[in-house]
Amino acid sequence: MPTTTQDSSIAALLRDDILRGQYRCGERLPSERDLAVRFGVHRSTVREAFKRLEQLGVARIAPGGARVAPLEEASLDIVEHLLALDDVPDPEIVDQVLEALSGFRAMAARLGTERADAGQRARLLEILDAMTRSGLGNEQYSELVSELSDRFVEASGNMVLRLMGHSLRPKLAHTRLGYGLFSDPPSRAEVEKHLEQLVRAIESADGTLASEAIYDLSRLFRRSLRERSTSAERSLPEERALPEAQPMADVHEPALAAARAGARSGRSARAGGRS
Amino acid sequence: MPTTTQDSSIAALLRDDILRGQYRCGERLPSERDLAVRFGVHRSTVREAFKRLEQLGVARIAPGGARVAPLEEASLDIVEHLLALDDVPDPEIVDQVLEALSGFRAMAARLGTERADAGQRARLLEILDAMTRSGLGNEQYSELVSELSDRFVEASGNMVLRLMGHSLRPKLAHTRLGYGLFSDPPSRAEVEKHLEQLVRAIESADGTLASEAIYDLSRLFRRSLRERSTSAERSLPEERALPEAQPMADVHEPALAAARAGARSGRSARAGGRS
DNA sequence: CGTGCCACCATGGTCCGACCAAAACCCCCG
DNA sequence: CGGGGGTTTTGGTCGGACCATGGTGGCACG
Repeated sequence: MPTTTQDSSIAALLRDDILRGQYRCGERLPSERDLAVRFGVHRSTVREAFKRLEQLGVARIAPGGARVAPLEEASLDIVEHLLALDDVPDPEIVDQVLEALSGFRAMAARLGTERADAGQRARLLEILDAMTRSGLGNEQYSELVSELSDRFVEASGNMVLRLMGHSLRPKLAHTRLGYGLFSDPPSRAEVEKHLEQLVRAIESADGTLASEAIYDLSRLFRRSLRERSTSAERSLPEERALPEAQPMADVHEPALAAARAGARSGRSARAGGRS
Repeated sequence: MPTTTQDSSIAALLRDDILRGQYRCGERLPSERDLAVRFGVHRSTVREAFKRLEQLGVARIAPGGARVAPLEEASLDIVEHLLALDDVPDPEIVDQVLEALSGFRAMAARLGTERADAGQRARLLEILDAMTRSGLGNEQYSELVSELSDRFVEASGNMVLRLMGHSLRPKLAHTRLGYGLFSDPPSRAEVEKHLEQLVRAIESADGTLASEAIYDLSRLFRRSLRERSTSAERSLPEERALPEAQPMADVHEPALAAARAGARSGRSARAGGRS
């Protein structure tokens, strides 16, 4: 049992506050001394929490006061905490994570397919074979997808992929919205089409083909999931085809809103490129 | 001038030691008290450094002693420090980063292309136009590639991509081996072929095509770079087509070796899957 | 009344020393 | 040779203290 220390609890609290948008970017957060009395701990404890926040990239601490850092400086690691912010995570965030996950897996599939040795290839095909077996629950199915993804990463031999992977991969399992909970799974025929494509890709070491297969496959499930969550959470029938036209009349979470706005438009702020 | 604090210096020192493989995974690193006297600072300063290391995912600190964490727990953020470990970074690492970067950019291109609005599309084409201009140094060229990549990320509207991006993107600029220093750049014709493909992809909002174009383009440069660095640093003529057959008779850096081995084979260690 | 300078205060960075609980270690006993 | 219990070490936290710096308000001057 990993007894959670006070400093990490405090760090988690502050981190979530920041991610939730309690403090706007650039805003000063309370002084170490203030927080120390507020939390009833010694200042050095708060201090350690601050160091974590800084390393996470969500805060910048400097004489004069610690300030909330812009999202550009945050670590990829914040993704998991974004998902864990609320009991039922923001569907928008979930969707973005799934989208990135699809892309990541496509990348892994490409590199893994190109590099896999015979044994790895066999293992990959084995998993794919298991996936085509009928009677698989969504749970086991997504388990296999994860497994497959891991094997691709492994076969790619690329450590950077590995690192990206475990900042992304398991984080959805925590949430109620992880893979495996859609009421309207994609059609079996469609899935199998992509699976077959993937088999061919692996057998011929065609990275591009594998990449496409995985991406399309992921997209199928992602779409099911999105439809489910959006219909459950709210009711926006439009297919988000026009991102910037979206009302964005959201609930709370200014940080996320800012993140989206930043990721979406962003350019207007710093229009003139360099050079 | 960001005056670097003692705790961050110490954290950096320890981090580099760990990444360099001075301590094997799981090994205990010196106690806070030891390090305090060794560095001539107070224990609490070392302590803050430790918190950073833990947040970075390179160390796990617990009563009884802090231990080096397995690579699986490390943050993507260590990549930049891996590149900065030596004056001339390990070509293997550089190659892996470039490879991941290619994949990432391909992903960004796909999502960005699919989602870009008219303005973003115009901006993308603008950059591509600049890239086809003759007389560009490799420096400016890679600058444009970066810019293009950023715009894709922006157009994708995906915050996760954004986060991944700035853990990956600028880190090569520090090194002597960044894009732009190859003596044998890819042929102009080949490059332009992909650029044209990319233009078509953007105009038709074809994510897959864009992804391919970017990936192939990146690969061109990556190959030139790899050839250059390998010929300069050492002499291994083989094209690394057989990863596991590679002698791996490297110099030092057990951590990286472990990373590679882990990412490459890995499976044998934990053979039996779950479920 | 407006403006610029300066002292003051809050803040982070670091240090000292101390206590506790748990893990690690070691030696002695069976 | 193995196991058990006590000792040592280690991290977690605390209280307080000093310093340099940056922010801020007030005071004197124009």
